[in-house]
Amino acid sequence: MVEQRNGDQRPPTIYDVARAAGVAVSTVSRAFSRPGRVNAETAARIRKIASDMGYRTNPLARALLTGRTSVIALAIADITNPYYFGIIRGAQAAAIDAGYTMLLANAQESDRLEREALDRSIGMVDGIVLTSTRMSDSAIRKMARLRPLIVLNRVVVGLPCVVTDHRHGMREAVAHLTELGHTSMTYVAGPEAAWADSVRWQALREIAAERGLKVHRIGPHPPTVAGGVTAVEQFRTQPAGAVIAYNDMVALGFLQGLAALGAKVPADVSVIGFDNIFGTELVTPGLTTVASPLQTLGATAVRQLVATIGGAPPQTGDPVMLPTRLVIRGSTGPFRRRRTAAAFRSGSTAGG
Amino acid sequence: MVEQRNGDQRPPTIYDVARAAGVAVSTVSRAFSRPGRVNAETAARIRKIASDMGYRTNPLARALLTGRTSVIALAIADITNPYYFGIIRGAQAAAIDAGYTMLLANAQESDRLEREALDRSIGMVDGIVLTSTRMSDSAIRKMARLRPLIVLNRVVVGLPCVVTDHRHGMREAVAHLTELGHTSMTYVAGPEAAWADSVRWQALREIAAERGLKVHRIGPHPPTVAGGVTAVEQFRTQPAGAVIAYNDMVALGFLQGLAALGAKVPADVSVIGFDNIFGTELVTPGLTTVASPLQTLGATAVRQLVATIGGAPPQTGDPVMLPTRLVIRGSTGPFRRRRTAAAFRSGSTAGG
DNA sequence: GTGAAAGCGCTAACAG
DNA sequence: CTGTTAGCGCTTTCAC
Repeated sequence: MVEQRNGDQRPPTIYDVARAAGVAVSTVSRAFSRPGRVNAETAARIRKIASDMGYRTNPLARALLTGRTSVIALAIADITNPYYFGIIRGAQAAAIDAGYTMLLANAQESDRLEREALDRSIGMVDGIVLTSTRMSDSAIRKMARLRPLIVLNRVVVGLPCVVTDHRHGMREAVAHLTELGHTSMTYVAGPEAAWADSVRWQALREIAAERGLKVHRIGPHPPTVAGGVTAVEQFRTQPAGAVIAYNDMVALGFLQGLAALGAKVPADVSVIGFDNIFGTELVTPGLTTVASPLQTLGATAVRQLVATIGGAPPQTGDPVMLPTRLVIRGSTGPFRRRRTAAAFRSGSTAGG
Repeated sequence: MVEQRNGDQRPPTIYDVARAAGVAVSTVSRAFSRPGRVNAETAARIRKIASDMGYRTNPLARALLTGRTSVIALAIADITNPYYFGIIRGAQAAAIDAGYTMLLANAQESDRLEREALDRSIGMVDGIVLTSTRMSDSAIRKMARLRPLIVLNRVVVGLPCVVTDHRHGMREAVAHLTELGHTSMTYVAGPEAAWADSVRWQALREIAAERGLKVHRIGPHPPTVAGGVTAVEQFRTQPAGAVIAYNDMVALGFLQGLAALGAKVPADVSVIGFDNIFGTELVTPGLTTVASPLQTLGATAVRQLVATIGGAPPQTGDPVMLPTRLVIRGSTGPFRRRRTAAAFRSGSTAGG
C-alpha cells in the first residue's frame, strides 16, 4: 500500500535500481544474469548504478522463483572428530568450485539431532551429503525423496554412495604385518553400528582365513582415544604381537595405554590404525595407518551431488569406491615372540 | 496461468493444504504459527492433514516475507586447522540451542576467498561470525553495515568482539617457567598478520621487562607444524632453555624438530604452546599449553550474535574477554644451563 | 474465529 | 533489444 520504497535503511531492490537507471526491472535482471541479451552500454550503466547504490540481488527471492538456492547441506556425525576435517575440507573446496555454499549440519552422534538439523535446513538446500550418518536406511530413503542426496561412508542400496575400499586397505595392512613376521593379530573393534567397523572386521576375517593367520577381536569400543586406552585392559589378558585398530583415534589411545603399561611399540607390539588423521604423524613412534582419501571422499561426494542437482541421473548402481594407501611409520615392526610375551606377563608393568 | 497446482512431484504448498482442509490459507498459516488464534479442533485437523500430505512450510517464502532465515554464517580462516574444531563445535551447539542453522564459510586463509564466500551467503543469513578473519578493518565494517556481525579473535573498535585473554595466558606461562628456574626464553612468532601473535608477543615483552627476564623473538613462521619444524633451525643458532610458541601447531612442530636434532624435552629445552588443541595430549612428552576456551569462544560469539539479531543493542564497547587456563604437561621442566648448552653445541646432533 | 487480498524481490514468459 | 506482467509460497493486515 505504501508507495515509498527505499525508505531509509532497507537495502535497495531491483525496482530501485530500475528506477534510478530509467529502465524496466527485467532489463536490470538481464543485465546481471544474461549480459549478452542487453545492450552492452546499458548493461554497464545499470551495473554501475547498481553497485553505486549497493544493490545485491536477494538470493531468497531468486530461490523462491527458481527453486535453486545454491546451498548444499553436509551432515556430519561429529564435528569434533578429526576424521571429518579432511572430508569437510574436500567437500568445501568442491562446493566452492561448483558455485555452491555449504551448510553444516552437525549430528552430534545422534540420530535425532541429525534428523532435526536436516529437517530444519532441507527447505533451504539443493542437495544433501550424509556423512557417516546414524539414521536408519528408511529415514535416509525418505530424505532422498525430498532432495538429491548422497551417502558417504555407508552403502544404502538404491542410493548413490561414496565409500572407501576398506577391504583393500585391510589387505594391505595384513600384508605389511605378515611381511614383518606376524601371524597372529588382534582387531580392536569400534562401535557396532558403524558400517566401516563391520566391513573392516569381516575383511580381516576373510583374509586371515585365506592366509591361515590367527585373528582375535576385542571390543566394541567407542571410536575415541579414551576407547583405545581402555581397550588395552582387555588386550593384555590375551596379548598378540600385532594390533589392528578400528581407526586412528582408537589406535592413538591404544598407543597411550601401552605406554602407560610400559610396553614398547613396535618391539613388544605393532599397532596399525585406519584413516591417517591429524596427529598420527606427531606421536612417538608415528602411527602406521591405512590412509583414507579423506579430501577426495568429500570432494567426490559433492561433485556427484552437484551433478545430480544439475540433472544428471544419480548413480544408484554400485557405490563409488575410493582406494586407500598404506602409510608406514614407526608403530609397526618385526614380530618377536619373547618380547611380546614378556611385556604382558601378568602383573608386569616393566618395559624395555 | 496454468491452474493445475500440485501437478505431480512438487511438494504440497499451503494452498494444497488449505484446499484439502476446506479452509483459507491464512487459517492454515495461523494453525502453525499462532495456534492460539485458531479453533483448537480446526487447528488439529489442519495439522493432521498437512502432515499426512507431507507438507512443510517453505522457509524461502517465509524468509522473503519476514526477512528472517534463521541461518547464521560462521566464517573460518582455515577449516583444516584443528584450532577451529572447538570453536565450530561451540558455535554449532549455541546456534542449535537458539534455533539457528549454521552456514560454514571457509576462507582458506585468503582475504579474497573469505570475502567471496561471505558475499555469496550474506543474503541468506541473519548474521555473521567472523573468526580470525583476514579481512581489513574497513571491509569488516562494511559487512557489519549489512548484517549483524561479531568478530572473534580480533578487536575491531566499534564492533562487538570476543577474544581470549592472551595477556593473562602469557602471564601464567611465564610464571610457570619462572618457577622452574628459567630466566631466558625464546618466542617463536606466528604470522605477522595474526592479531593473536602481536598481542602475545607484546605481552611477553612487557612481562619480561617487569620481571627482568631475557626474551628473544624468532620468526615469523607459518602457524603450522611445518613452521615449527623449520623454526628449530633458527633457534639452534641462539638457543635458550625455554621456548614459548605462537600456538600449539608451531609448538608441536618445534617438538618434532627438536627430536630430530636429538635434543631432549624438557631436559634440554622446555616448550609451551597456546590453545590446547587436539593432539597436544598425545605427543610424548605431552605439550604444556595455555588453553584457550575454544568452545566457549564459539558459543559466546553465537549467543551474542543471536541476541543482536533479536534486537538487543550490539556490544560495541570493550571486547568480551575470555580467560585462559594453563595446562601443564611433560614438555616443561626445570632449567639446566649445562644440558641446554650441550644439546645445541654447534655441529652436535647427539642427545642425552 | 475465519476469509480475502496484498505483496516480499525476483525472473521468465510474452509482446512489442 | 526492451518493457509488461504474472506469479514463486508465504504471512499479515483488514474486513467480516
